Amino acid sequence: MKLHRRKSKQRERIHELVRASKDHPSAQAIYDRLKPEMPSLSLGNVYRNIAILLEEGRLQSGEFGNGTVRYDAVVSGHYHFVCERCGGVSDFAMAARDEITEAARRLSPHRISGHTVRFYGICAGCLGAEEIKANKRR
Amino acid sequence: MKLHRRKSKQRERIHELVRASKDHPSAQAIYDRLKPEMPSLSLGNVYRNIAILLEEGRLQSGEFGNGTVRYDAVVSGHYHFVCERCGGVSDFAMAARDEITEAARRLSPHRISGHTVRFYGICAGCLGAEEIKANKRR
DNA sequence: TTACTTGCAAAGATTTTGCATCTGT
DNA sequence: ACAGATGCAAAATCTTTGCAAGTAA
Repeated sequence: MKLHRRKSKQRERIHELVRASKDHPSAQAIYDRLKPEMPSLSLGNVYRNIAILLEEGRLQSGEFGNGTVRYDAVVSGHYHFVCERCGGVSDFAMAARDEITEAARRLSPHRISGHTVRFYGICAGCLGAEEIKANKRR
Repeated sequence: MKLHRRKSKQRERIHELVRASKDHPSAQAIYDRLKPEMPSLSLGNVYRNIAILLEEGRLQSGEFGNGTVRYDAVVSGHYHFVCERCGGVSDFAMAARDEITEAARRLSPHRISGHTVRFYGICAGCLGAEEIKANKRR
């Protein structure tokens, strides 16, 4: 960790972009979206800034079954839904259940600071596509 | 997905090893542990078999904040604890709360098949190490 | 000025693949 | 015999780093 941290245009834009994105972009996706408006941006720098933002606790990382790591702005304890068909990730509109963390504290010798929940299944979009296929079949 | 699947010594051993391991090994770790007893084993084949086991639903994958993907045998809905200090991952002895999945179904247009919970914090081991340091300091 | 940031490119790490060979059924 | 499985090595991906040049404070 550096002693002093300056403000950097790139870093702030990365943070903003992730906050504004609903699809939990990967490092490459962040780079692709920012490149047009910041032609000098480099992928390596995106990685460096992501690491800093993670360290500062302004971003969260997660891997959602499709291999690459994706990022997410930190919004107090929100849950995720992952589609097992298309690999899409979205925020899940369910209030965080703090009682789960409390129950965990009573059960464990570890110091528990929080929890996150991930739901699995098939998203509405993929379900629709499936029905269309099923119809064609007959 | 292949039409027919043979039994393969390597695949079964990989599955067994992951089931027997408590630390959610990465592909490389699986390879390292199996290599002594199966000298001909190749890392590429470990990856191939992991992919098959995931496809068959016999393994689960997860990324726990330290970059690389780790694997876990599927035991019906168990939760995880991740230490933010040492990066260790362990199973968490809390019964799965099916009512969370049910509540999610009521809230969402997606077809939800299940959920998983991940707790974050600092493990007992790291807490101990911290205390020792604190004592030295005075 | 000082120390953090950046772009670029090279290096590392992780994962996937093609192909010839081997093996379960 | 046939189709899947394996080892090996090369290729493709993804991520980290060294370095010289730029820049906020």
